[in-house]
Amino acid sequence: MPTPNDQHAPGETAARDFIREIIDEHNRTGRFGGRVCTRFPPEPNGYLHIGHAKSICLNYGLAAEYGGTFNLRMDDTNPEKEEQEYVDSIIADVRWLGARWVGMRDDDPHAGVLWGSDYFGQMYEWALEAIKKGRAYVCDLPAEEVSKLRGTLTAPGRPSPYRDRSVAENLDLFERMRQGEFPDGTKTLRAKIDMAHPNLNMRDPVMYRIIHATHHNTGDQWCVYPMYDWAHGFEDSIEGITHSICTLEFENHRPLYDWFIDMVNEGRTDDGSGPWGKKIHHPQQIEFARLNLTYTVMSKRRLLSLVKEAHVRGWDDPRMPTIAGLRRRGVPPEAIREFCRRIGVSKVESTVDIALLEHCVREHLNKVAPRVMGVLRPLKLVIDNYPEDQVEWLDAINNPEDPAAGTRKVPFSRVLYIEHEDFRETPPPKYWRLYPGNEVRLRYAYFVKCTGCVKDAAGNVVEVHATYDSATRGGDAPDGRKVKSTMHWVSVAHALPVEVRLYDHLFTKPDPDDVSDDALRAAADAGSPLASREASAEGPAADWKSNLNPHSLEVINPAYVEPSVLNAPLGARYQFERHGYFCVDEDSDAPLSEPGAPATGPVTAAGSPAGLGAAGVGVPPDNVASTPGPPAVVGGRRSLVFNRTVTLKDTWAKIEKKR
RNA sequence: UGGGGAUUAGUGUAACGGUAGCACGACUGACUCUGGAUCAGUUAGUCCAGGUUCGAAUCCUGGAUCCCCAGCCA
Repeated sequence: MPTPNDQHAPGETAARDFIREIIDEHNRTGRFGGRVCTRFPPEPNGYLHIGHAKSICLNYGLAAEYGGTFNLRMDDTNPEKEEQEYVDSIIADVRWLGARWVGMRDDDPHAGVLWGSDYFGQMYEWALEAIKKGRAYVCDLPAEEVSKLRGTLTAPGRPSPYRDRSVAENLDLFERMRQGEFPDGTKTLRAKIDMAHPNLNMRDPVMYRIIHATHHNTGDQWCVYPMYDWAHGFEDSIEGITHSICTLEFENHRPLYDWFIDMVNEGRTDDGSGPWGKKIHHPQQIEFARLNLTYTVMSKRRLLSLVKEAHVRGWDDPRMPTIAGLRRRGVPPEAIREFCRRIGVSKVESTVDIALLEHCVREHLNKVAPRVMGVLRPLKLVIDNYPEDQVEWLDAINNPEDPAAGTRKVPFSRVLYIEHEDFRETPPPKYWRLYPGNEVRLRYAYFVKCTGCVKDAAGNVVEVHATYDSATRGGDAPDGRKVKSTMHWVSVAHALPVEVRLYDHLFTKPDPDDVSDDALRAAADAGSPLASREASAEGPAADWKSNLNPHSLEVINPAYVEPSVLNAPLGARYQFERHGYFCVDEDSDAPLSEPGAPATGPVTAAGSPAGLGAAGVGVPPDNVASTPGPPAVVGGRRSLVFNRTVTLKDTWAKIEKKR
């Protein structure tokens, strides 16, 4: 999605995918007079996920590239499934992603949002017209009977006994349906097309059903509600959408989409002369393949059940592929946009490796996230020859990728926390970190040489000892000697205890539907070698939850972070050096003192590189000399929670894993 | 012969009758005050069988496999 913040040169915003080729062709032939108007039409019955992000980036991106317009429209034709909570989350998510819809304003989140339900009146008029043209009829058949008469994939259907009612009777009945005279399910308005059509969607599809329910937008104004097929094309038509882009499963619906609009246009003229008036706009529906991602599920139904059955903590759980979940996890909108740009658009059903998303997240955060030192699994390191009460505030670089990010001070003292895995009493080959006799660098501080360790009764290492070389202050040896390893650390006396939440894939398998192991076992139990897919009523789909990763969330409390993050705003993103990217979760207390910083709510505008403002806050300036006693920063108390967005690449972990 | 759609390295995506390329992943190596980042390199592909052509991923014929459709959901 091109925005002023993106760094793509004009023209290389996206590849020439098949949709852009179609649009180019339309522009060549003048089909829409050079206009490009797109829309994103979610049904407010769930939270948006990264698959929707693909669609949003596509639709908004096309409008932006071709100098067209982009609408955000709630496709709210079913009052029984739709809720205000979903409406609000959808609007917030689209905004956060960075799409700008027609009529969007910053002071009113709902400004410019369109509603399919606002067109119900016009659609009703067209339904009347369909009846008058002999193209629609009121059918009294209950749902099961309609289903029976529809036929099968290979056998034609049979006509409803009500198919040949007179226009007058149909008009009367439909009006009485609207008046609320009939209970739910007793009557429908159906299109009169072809009960033997090879495309099942064309076998007299239902246009309206009776639902006595309060609609979130229209209240109790209606008790007949249009079906998707009847409504969607008209919503597009009314808004002047040129390219109605949807997913592959709607390909079978395109003939109906076109049929309904052509039906209305039957008898109409370009100049409006004649009994029916002027022709209505006919958009082009184009279908593309929805996004699938490894190690996760994407359907609304499944996401809903994860929430309802409490496998996750909510729609915005950082393990969810929802936009809200990704945002809370710390994924920046720029990364999502870049991801959507890279995966492209095609008609091939595919599953994208989640590693690509993670790559895009790292790529962006590497450029903008301030660095900080944090110890997740602490081990005490005592520098025996360092003065007991001495504290030095050392200079640390905020972001080596961005010199403008400046530096900060970090406190160094005699007793530190280092990472437990950064010490080994007996090092394996290629291990360059701390072990007895080995010298390493403490980042921005000193070279230290390990002298030994202390163990508890069970033989666990509980404390490591070392001596430092005072000539290496800042991290460079004047004699030019090298060390193989640089380690992060935190001063025990100054460390900020925080909660850290480590996330892993939600599922243990790339394809959560892959229950082959279980199926084989079940087959063996049943004594049948072929009992796999049919083993359960729903097939493998019923068992996908058996692949949930029991270790998808690991909570560390406390972990210890350098004091500079004390006043980090909610949502601020950091790199914990050598660990990964982390962001301040909204479960944290508000910052102790925030000079106009956004105190609550999700990270605000797209791309605001949250976080840097916090660096340095609470650190005594120029206090480089020894300062006995606790520094000022420890005076404040704040409960901080960090989410790990994504790990850094870790080649050592790879080496270890291979052993 | 129900209809519709799709098949290019492990994954995603280009090439539109003329050298099968890019990205991610994996693997080497260089460099490094993050075993990060960066840089260099390696790996590996046109679903199958015929045909047309000087030349086919691309055109033709036949086949295979996968996905979607029998909601008064969208």
